[in-house]
Amino acid sequence: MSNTILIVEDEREIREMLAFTLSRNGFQIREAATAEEAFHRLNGRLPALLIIDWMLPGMSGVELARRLRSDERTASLPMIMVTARGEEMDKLKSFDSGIDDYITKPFSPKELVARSRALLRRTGTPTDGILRTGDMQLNLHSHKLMVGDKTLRIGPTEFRLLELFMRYPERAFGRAQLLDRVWGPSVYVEERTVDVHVLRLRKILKPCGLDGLIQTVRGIGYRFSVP
Amino acid sequence: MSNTILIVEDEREIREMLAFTLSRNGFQIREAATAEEAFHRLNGRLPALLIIDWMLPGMSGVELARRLRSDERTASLPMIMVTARGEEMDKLKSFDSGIDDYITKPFSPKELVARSRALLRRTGTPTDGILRTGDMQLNLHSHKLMVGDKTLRIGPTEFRLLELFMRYPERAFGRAQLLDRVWGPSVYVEERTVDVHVLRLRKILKPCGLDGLIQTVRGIGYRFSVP
DNA sequence: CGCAACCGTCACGAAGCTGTCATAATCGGT
DNA sequence: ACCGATTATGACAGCTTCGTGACGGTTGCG
Repeated sequence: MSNTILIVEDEREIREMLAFTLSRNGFQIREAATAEEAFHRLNGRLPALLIIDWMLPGMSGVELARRLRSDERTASLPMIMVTARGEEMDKLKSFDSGIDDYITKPFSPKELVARSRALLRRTGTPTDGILRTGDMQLNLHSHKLMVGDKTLRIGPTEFRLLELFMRYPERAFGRAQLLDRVWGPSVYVEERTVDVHVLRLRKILKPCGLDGLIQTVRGIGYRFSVP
Repeated sequence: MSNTILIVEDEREIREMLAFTLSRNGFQIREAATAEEAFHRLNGRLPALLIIDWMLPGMSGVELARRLRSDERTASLPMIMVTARGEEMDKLKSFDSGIDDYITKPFSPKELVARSRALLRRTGTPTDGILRTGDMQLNLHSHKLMVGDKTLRIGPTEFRLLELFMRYPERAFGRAQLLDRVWGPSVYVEERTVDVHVLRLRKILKPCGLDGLIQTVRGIGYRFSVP
């Protein structure tokens, strides 16, 4: 999830070029050749960004994008559409004024990386892989939680939970949403399990006086809020 | 729901285009191919807006709109009618079916989004998920009530009550209406219960001098009114 | 194997919320 | 000013939701 990019592209050569360029620039890469495969890849942890080819065999890139948008879980994923020529881009633009970004083949690696970074920055994902709040830092790359210069022990689940919270501060999440986005869909556990992990996360932050960042929203769930 | 749009359109292509465009612009989408399906989709949580095609197989869009208007629960739902040509639009206008806005095919995505946003703003649904009155903010996303920079404690029921009030300022609600829209249909509680929750809401707002926003309409119920 | 870390579930008590009632206060009309 | 109707308010018991410690199970590693 941290700086993972999912590339949806049927032509192997282009896909590998994209993967190569982006992984050289510090991104984790996942790949899919078709829209169906993309759905499959999105079942577990969500990537930070999608790069989708406009022309795909079977379900088109546009249709894929639309379906992802209409599912609450993937609705806010940033997407970059890759088109073959300028004319297609015009078509796309007229199709929808709100697409996140476009890039036309052929494009330079530099442009690709720049657009990816820009889009991630625009949508609130840190490009350096570190989520910050006050003097707390959650390093997505090294999987470390630091407050000031102290490193705090944190388990995998609490890490992902905190990651989601810090990614969307001030937003109230229901328990079902948290289960879906932290545990992944198609994982059945009791909703109250969320409570226990929130408790554990609070315990981790307590010694630094940083519990209270995670607030209970009665009847709803929890919220990460900076005071 | 805060920014859900229900699209009622029989032609799959057009429906998907509408869905794609709107979802790209941050709206949640629900779809129906017929008027009957639309009724079914409206059983649970109500969307913030309906987009209805004028030509539908079976019950026409106009008839659908008329029926929704005559049901108290759906009477105040904003609706946009999609028509094929200008002449039909004239016919529609003279029809006076209570439609809030019209859009004629072919239309640009930009126009669609603009009209949707405008209508939602006009009918009191915030597009950014924040209801504002003076320096009071009700953030639907974070489930927070703020006055100035102070966060006020507010329970679930009072939250929903205030949400309804702020959505329709200057409108007097009867106790039965409030019960229906805040507590939900098919929930039986004493009408006097409304009084108690209005009292509790006023108590929350009192420290900020903002009680008095909720006024008693003797013999009717209550009204949210900005002075 | 033994150990440590982590996970999910449960039970119990605390805290918060809800609906109802009794009573006081207020209003509108006479 | 009086009266009946309507609303405000405080109290309260019951219910729901949440916090928390404990426990058994699993995994991975030495």
